[in-house]
Amino acid sequence: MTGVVRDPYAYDGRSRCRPVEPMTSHPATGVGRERQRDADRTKAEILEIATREFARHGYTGARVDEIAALTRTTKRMIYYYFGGKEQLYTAVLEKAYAEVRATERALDVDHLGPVEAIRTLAELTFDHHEAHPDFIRLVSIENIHHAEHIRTSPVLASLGTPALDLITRILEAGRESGDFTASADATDVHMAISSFCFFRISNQHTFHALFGRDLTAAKHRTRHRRMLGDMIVAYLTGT
Amino acid sequence: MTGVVRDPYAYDGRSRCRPVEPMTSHPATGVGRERQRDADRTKAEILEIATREFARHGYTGARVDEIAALTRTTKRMIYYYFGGKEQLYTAVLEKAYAEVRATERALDVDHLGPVEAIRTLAELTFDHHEAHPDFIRLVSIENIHHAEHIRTSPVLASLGTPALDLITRILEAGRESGDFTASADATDVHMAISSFCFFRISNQHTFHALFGRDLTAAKHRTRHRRMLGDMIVAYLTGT
DNA sequence: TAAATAACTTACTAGTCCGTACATTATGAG
DNA sequence: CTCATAATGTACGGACTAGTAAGTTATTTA
Repeated sequence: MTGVVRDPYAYDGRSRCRPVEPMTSHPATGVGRERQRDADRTKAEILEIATREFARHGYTGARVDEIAALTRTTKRMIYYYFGGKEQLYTAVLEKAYAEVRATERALDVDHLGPVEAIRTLAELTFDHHEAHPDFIRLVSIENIHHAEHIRTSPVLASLGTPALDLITRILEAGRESGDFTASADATDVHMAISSFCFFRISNQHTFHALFGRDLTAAKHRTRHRRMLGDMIVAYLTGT
Repeated sequence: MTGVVRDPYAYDGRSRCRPVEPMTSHPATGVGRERQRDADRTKAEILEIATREFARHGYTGARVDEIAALTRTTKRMIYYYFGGKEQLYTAVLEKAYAEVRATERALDVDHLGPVEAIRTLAELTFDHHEAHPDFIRLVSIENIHHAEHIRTSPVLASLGTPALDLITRILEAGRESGDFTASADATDVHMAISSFCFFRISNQHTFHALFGRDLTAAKHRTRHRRMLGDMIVAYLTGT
């Protein structure tokens, strides 16, 4: 008799949560011993390790066995919860993007004038890329695969684009105030900012190998952060 | 008795050329029949197919068997000429970079004033990225692997940086003429230009999936090309 | 407490993939 | 023409890798 009754290979994207109790005390002892079996903890741990491994080695390069070995659980659980390597990878992407979007939603530059607002947004985008190199690697990897996992994920389709919406509002305000001369498109500006922020992380290794400059070094980071703001503002305020 | 006497797995990076005779006529017939055995043609064909396969699938994702199947020769020859998957990949990178540098060396903007010179350079860089998506994918892939193959390649270390040298000269001229106010660093400007050009190709798939915009569409390409020039010039001429 | 089921483990398999041993043939030199 | 050797083909092995079958234990629910 098999112990698993519901479809054991289905990952439905929803969390099978009990009421949140991250450190359940053991029913017998009553003291703060962790539950030996905890679906949420196990799933979270798999996702965390998988994120690192996929970011490090790419989709094909990452090994299911290795991911399993790095968790406190076994490979079988990956298939139990996620269904397979590909679905695990998709789940990793979904989680990573969800976190990014959440950060973007927290952006608040409403109290600033358009020029300072766009500069601040650019700098925060800069900082955010700096702080999440694994995410950037995942995006690079996903592009190698023609974004096929992102394209087919309903979760990712419904995340919205907080940063883009914010830029749209800033540009409108700038045009009304007369600060921004150019009739710049919000998506274009977003792309320009993203390019700069993304490249210095994503291409740091080839850049260093070819030009001998470590783009992540503090002195360059500070200068580039200002440079990005200067460049975007110069472009929008026109000449 | 083995037919191979010299080290069969060594790829020395030099070409084992006979005097160039791309279409040797058959000694017997005299008509333009290709030589059945042609080391240079075989090597070139392997490199060409390998470039495509590595660009498409990444280093780990590319299959030696598949590369061999797509050529008119066999897997054995890949090992005969290149030594292994990794050396083949390095050879692919070396060839791709050599071609890029050659294009860069052909850049000529000496007849232009600084402002038009930097704009033209930016636009040509833009066009060049547009024309070589496989190269861009290879660079992305190499960054996933921390540029370990580029770092250890003596060939790539000695290629120089024609584009960067050119920017250095343009910036000097611009400062002397007074057109460029900012004391911008040449490497920074190169990075800014590269970022923009690289990103719209490398990240086109995730960008399209998330923002619904095809960055390679003609109408956007034309606008972005101008936008890049505008942005760099605005930055350098200051506000 | 007992039954039901969710959570987890072990051991295995079928297929893939890089690399190689060995055999063979075309080609150019003398 | 003949011989040395560069160039190529065939067939296979051994390690790896995604995925699975079958069984066990903890936890919850009634």
